Amino acid sequence: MATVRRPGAYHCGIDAAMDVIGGKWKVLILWALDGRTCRFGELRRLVSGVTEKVLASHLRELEEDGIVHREVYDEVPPRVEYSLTPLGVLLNGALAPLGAWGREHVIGGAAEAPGEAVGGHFPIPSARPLTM
Amino acid sequence: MATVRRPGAYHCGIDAAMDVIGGKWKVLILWALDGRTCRFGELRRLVSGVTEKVLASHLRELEEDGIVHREVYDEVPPRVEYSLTPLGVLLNGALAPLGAWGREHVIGGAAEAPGEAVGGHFPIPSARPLTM
DNA sequence: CCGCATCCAATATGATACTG
DNA sequence: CAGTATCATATTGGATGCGG
Repeated sequence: MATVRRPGAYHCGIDAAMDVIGGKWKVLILWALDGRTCRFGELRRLVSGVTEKVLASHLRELEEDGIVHREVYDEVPPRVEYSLTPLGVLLNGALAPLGAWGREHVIGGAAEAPGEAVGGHFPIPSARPLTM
Repeated sequence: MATVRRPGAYHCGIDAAMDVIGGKWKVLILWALDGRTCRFGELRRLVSGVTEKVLASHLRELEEDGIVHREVYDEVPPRVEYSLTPLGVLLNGALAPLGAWGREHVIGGAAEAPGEAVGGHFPIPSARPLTM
């Protein structure tokens, strides 16, 4: 899912959307950024398990796809803040039904592993309920 | 995205759903099966570009995940028909907003009227490959 | 007709160390 | 702090041929 926007490469809208959110951690990044602004290290902690390299790579792709805004402050020490663009907010909204489906029919119907609570894993206080 | 239901592997519902639809051709398969029953060769023609191996593999995974129903007729020559399960229909419906997003914001085509076909990503051209 | 088996190429991700 | 560079590994997907 290198960089997206390959004109004519898509068979339908979902195909195109899948290319944007296809990275292993991208939906989690979107979720983490929903309604908040994050610095790099902050994001890294929120999206637990992702490495610096992959997080940076995914963020760059999301930025190129117009989903994420990257604001660089010329300070010492350096500060960079990530946030969703309006397009990213729309995408997040479009993902909500899919998330509800997954929560109800995949997670809800499957046995859960010990110690890895599904619902509470993500330590992100949701500002607004995303109907998930 | 081998077979799903990997206990403890999901951070949220979307993460789980992504595991189900993560294959390169899976959403196109879902699209092709939306509201119709297909034989293997038929599907192969509809999802143009997919190889037999990958199509069979994806179908097996979708079947294991309860998305696709596989009906085998003990005939000669063999006949197998694929269709969506009720769960697959729900998934297809949950994918619709994402498809609309992709169509509108990635592909950049004309905006679609809201409330299109239930469970459809896109109108299905009958008897024609899914390439646009 | 409907697949599976094998081998191989491409890509995505992970670990670790290093830099402005 | 916010990344890059490099190497290693894991996962997919594609090509081709065989089998029930």
